[in-house]
Amino acid sequence: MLDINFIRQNPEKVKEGIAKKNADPKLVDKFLRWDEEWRAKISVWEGLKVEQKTLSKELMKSQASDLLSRAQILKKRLADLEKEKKELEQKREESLSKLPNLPLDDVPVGPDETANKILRELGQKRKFNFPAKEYLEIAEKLDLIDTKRAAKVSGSRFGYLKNEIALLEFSLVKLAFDFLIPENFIPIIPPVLIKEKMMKGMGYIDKTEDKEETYFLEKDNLYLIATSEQSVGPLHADEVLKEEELPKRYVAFSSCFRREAGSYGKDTTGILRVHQFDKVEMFSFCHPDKSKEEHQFLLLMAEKLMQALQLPYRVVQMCTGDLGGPAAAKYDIEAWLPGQNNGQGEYRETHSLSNCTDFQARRLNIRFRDKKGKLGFVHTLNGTAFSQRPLIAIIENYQTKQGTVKVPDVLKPFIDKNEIKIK
RNA sequence: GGAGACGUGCCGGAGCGGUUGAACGGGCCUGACCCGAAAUCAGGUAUACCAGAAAUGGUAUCGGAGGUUCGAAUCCUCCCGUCUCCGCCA
Repeated sequence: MLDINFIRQNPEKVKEGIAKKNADPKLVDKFLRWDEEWRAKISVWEGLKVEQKTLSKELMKSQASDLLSRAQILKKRLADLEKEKKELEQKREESLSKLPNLPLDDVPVGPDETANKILRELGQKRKFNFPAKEYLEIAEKLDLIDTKRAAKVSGSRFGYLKNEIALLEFSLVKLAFDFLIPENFIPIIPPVLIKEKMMKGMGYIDKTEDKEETYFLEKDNLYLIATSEQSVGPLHADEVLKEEELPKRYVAFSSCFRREAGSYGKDTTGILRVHQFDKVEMFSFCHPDKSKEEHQFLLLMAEKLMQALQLPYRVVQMCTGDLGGPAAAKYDIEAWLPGQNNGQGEYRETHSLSNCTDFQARRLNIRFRDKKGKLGFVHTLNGTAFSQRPLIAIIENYQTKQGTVKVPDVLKPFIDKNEIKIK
């Protein structure tokens, strides 16, 4: 949610900002119209309310019939007004929730991913003296991934992770937790089912396309989370945090569920794009003055984890058109997958880190009290530590000519093995 | 899933139809006393929205949504949550 006063005072800035994000600037006018009508209505209603209060005080003293009938009439008018007021309120709120967060000034402007900016490429791409294979081929031979049986049991876009790759996932989780806990991240395993109010608060079901992407359990009125961000963010809803406890950081492990409704035909085989996967997510509630710094910090953490695995990657800054609703700035990390694209290799997204400024905090009413006692909204940030996609990167980057997969050095202590071979 | 109890401000805890933003106690802040502190005394101590340049004024808020009433923290209905007991279950 945007700051209402800011919209009223800077309608042109808001229009400009949301236009950069491919949203219709007319939404701003629409909101302002409802806002104005609502304010007019509220002042009339409040006037009548005062009248009613004084009248009811008089009625305490005397039950004169003319007073009573005046009160009756007032009551009816108030009821009607209240109804109108509520309708306006709803329209106002609805039009407000259609406005996405504004991009920060330093975000490159562009309509879609073609305008994203590659900030840096790091890590040595391995030279293979054999044609690099794609991860699924390797994984199936080594009995690590089974999508065929998963299709039988669950349908397309599901997978069984087996044997060493299952262990490898746990070791990635452990690596991330061990690395982040000393940086004051609180380890947490959040619920994967959340209420509609919370999903809305996080800004993920404002558009109908968003709703298509989300699993919803009608019977229980609960949403399955697509990322633990959606479940960790509302953790402090309606709370006032102390300034000195900011930034309050969490590292969460959870399964994530995505309908992938808009991606028919894209990445249809394997486990690159699935309906269910596990992810370790960083989340930070921070002081509004510090969110840019915190964003860089989260990015640094994610990069260090990739470096620990010695995986080549690049950092991409999302342009305004590719930010999504709640984000004001966003970086992706893309891992180098040498086996993709017929052995030519390509970069694929493995991490995504967003600064949502006060957009989510306003909706969820997550505040902090500063030293002077003043209340303000915190900024929320989130970013991937690890998901299952780095497993793909490991398989492709650490493959050998013999079709085995070497275990990255940092993970060896966790799985007690140097190489994954055919059983 | 069944039976019951409960949900009030920073906390404890009254109020059970009117003048209650809410008794009383604790906490916290300010001032007085004191060389200083403790104790004591006096005063203050919510949030959101609307109007206003501001001072300030108004409205709402006693888990949430409706309803009854001239008037609801107080009565009614539904929902949510917490606790206790039983059942089931990792």
